[in-house]
Amino acid sequence: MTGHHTLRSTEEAVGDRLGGLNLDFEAMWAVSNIYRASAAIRNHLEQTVLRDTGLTWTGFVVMWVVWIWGESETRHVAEEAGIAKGTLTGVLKTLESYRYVQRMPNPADRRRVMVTLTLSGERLMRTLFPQFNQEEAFVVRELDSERRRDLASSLRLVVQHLERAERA
Amino acid sequence: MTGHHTLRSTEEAVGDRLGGLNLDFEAMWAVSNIYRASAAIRNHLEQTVLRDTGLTWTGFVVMWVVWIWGESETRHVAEEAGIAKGTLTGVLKTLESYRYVQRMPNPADRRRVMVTLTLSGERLMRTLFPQFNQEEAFVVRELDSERRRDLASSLRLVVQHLERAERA
DNA sequence: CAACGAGTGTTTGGTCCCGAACAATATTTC
DNA sequence: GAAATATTGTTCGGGACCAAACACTCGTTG
Repeated sequence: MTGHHTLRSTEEAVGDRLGGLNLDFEAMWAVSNIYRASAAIRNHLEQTVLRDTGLTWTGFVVMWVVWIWGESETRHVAEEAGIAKGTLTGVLKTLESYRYVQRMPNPADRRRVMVTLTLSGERLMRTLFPQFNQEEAFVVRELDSERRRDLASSLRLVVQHLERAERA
Repeated sequence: MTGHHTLRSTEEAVGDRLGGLNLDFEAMWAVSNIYRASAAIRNHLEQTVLRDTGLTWTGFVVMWVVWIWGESETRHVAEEAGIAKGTLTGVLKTLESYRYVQRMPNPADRRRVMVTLTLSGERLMRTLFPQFNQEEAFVVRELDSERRRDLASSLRLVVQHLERAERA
């Protein structure tokens, strides 16, 4: 038992190390906790729901996007899933090998490629997504309804702010 | 201008597609916005601060951990950075090739390996981190002080809840 | 209608990333 | 103190990931 974690938290170590500097600590804790929470949640969902499906996190997200939006252009799927278009090509190759999605050329514009779920892909999402949502509920169990809504709305502000900044 | 984004948001599409199902939407929006915000922030920081340093996000996080904690065992660094120990081996190999970090065997226990920043690694963090913090402040600019603290504290609850669950 | 510019998805090269198998070392157990 | 067990970092295989280069297609402009 080394115990470094029980003795000193990261936030304490940061205070020791950076206490003298002129930094925006509120911003720092807000941002770093977003990242920590995101990693912890992803890890939790991978270990529980995705565990035995053979799907990776990104594979699931891509299928989720196609499921929600229906037949989609790859460009749209990549943006919605938050990955680069080159990455999507590889992910779709994997998902196609599982027969969960299908690529089809768009006859109206031969540059474009459409993506759809196969029947077994659709079936998978129908059984997987409720389990996924159940674990999402578990994740925020410690927050009451108001805190959940505040959390979502604060994060929406952050995302919108960054999207506006990116466009500029 | 395809405009699918201006016409229909993801949240609307989800409402259309999943409106009939018995799901915990509050949990869903809280969790999915954590993930979206995290990805947007990481992307923003990569594009601004890390842009011309040659450092990846993970490389930066690893150096940050070693900077904050001082000379550390790899096991500790991996956990703190939120990556697998096998991943850390590769990342350290990259950072060592840049001469930013250094590996040293622990004489007391020859299984263990200690990591330290080199002088140039230390110098890099001293100049990089204030810039990083400045962008963190930009990220949460739309939130007032109270919302920033609430955000951090809600996320801390989520992380702690998941850490407890993982141990069980 | 030819040439140019913009918009597609794919390929490529290098890194990240995990889980599992592994070799080396330390600790426990008898 | 020898054998069994546990711990630590590395290696390996396969997938994810991005930026940049690419090939192809469409729209526009002269």
